[in-house]
Amino acid sequence: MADASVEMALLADFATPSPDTTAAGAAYNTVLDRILTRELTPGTVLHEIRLAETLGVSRTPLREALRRLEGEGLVGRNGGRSLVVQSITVREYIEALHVRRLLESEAAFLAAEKIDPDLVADLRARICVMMQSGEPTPGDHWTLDDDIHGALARASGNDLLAAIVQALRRKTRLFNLKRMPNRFLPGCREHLTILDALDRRDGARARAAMAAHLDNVKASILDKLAEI
Amino acid sequence: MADASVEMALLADFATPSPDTTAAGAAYNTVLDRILTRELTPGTVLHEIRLAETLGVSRTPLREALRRLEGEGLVGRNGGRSLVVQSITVREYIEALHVRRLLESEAAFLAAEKIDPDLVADLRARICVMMQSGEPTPGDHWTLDDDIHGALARASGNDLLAAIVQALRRKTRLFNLKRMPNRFLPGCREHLTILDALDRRDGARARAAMAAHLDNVKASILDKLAEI
DNA sequence: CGCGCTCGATGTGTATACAAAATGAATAGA
DNA sequence: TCTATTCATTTTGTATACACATCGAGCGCG
Repeated sequence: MADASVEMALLADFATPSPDTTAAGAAYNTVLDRILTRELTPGTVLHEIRLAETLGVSRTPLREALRRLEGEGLVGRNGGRSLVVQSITVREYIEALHVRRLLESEAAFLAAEKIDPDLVADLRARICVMMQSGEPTPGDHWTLDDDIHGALARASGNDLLAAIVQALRRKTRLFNLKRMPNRFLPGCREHLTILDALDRRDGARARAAMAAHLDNVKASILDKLAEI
Repeated sequence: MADASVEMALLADFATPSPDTTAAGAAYNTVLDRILTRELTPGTVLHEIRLAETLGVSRTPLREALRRLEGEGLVGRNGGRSLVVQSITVREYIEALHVRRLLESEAAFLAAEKIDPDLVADLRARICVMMQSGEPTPGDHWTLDDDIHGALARASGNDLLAAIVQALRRKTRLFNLKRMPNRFLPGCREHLTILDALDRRDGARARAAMAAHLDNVKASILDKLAEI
């Protein structure tokens, strides 16, 4: 089964990336960023010496940064010795979607009576702009998606829930993007449906819409895999 | 809000504590154990030099162990400089219970059609033994509780869900035990109710029983706080 | 020609030494 | 007497040096 230590990291804060005033903090931020932007792809082995030279720090602070990332589950050990950027399997991805469905449905329900209408309007506007601009870059798409789900989770009022959702999204970001079916337009429509329910302060509908959204994501992933 | 990095750790594995063949691994295991057994209580400042001497290792491997624990959210920074054993507030505890209710209810539902009947019988027997032995030590109580909830979560078939539940339980273990109302006998009865439902392969009933159990825990905590 | 052994190179783990920053106390001034 | 400033001590952050393990290549032996 999955290790509890990495899950544990889900309980910490990473909204504030880290104070990059120290070499270790800077190394942490840089490596984290390179993992999330897929500059360092899953499976990549992380050579301490080379990485340290690249980042312009010595091995000591780099090692501390790597240990922290290890604690957070973004990097792991391959054969006990070498560190690699953690990869995520289809199974793990599906499991994450299952958990997210449980948590984010509840978040949508709770958010309905708390979320700031202006925030909803903002998000809706951004979705519309992106829909009219045609196919966005994966990075832009991801950012908007992240903002929508993040804002919703935070509006639940349960910080822990929001943090876990954020961590799950971060983790699943490692999933090979090429395997992702194109869900841009359907995703936008589903997001708008959720936002509509929130505007009406209709928690039950928001919950159902969120559940349906994540079910659709899961179904399209499974379809894509069935093709192959 | 809670940091995403610590939540991230929820996504890793800590079933295997760590290879203690290395000094850093041994230090990690020892410090983790001392935190969980409350030998190191929340709020305790962790002095690198003293701790290193105590553990018989140099500062370098100890620092790596501490960074990992930091990534996992069990230790945190106080004013930016000194490391402290992370404490957990009432609010965070309630939030964790809320999340656990969502996840463990589903786990109970899923476990109903998968869990090994022998395992259920085992757990039931252990509960009965403990009930007849009178008030157990907090340690024994916790171990049994952990085994029950852990077995259930694992039987869900969703490793990620199980790992998050384990991490949440680990984290909430830092909650001041003195504040915990005595829920030993009621807890046993509620656990037995859940196990009964599992034996009947009645997922819906198992889910409801788990939800009720966690609701009761939450209610008694709030009652206890209201007294004060 | 194939198998195994040894030796070298590469890389990780650990310790120590040094630098920088912060905390606290003590003293001088108001 | 209270406060502010300075200096010493303590503690953390970083770098370097060394020890050890591991992997691979080349060579010798069967």
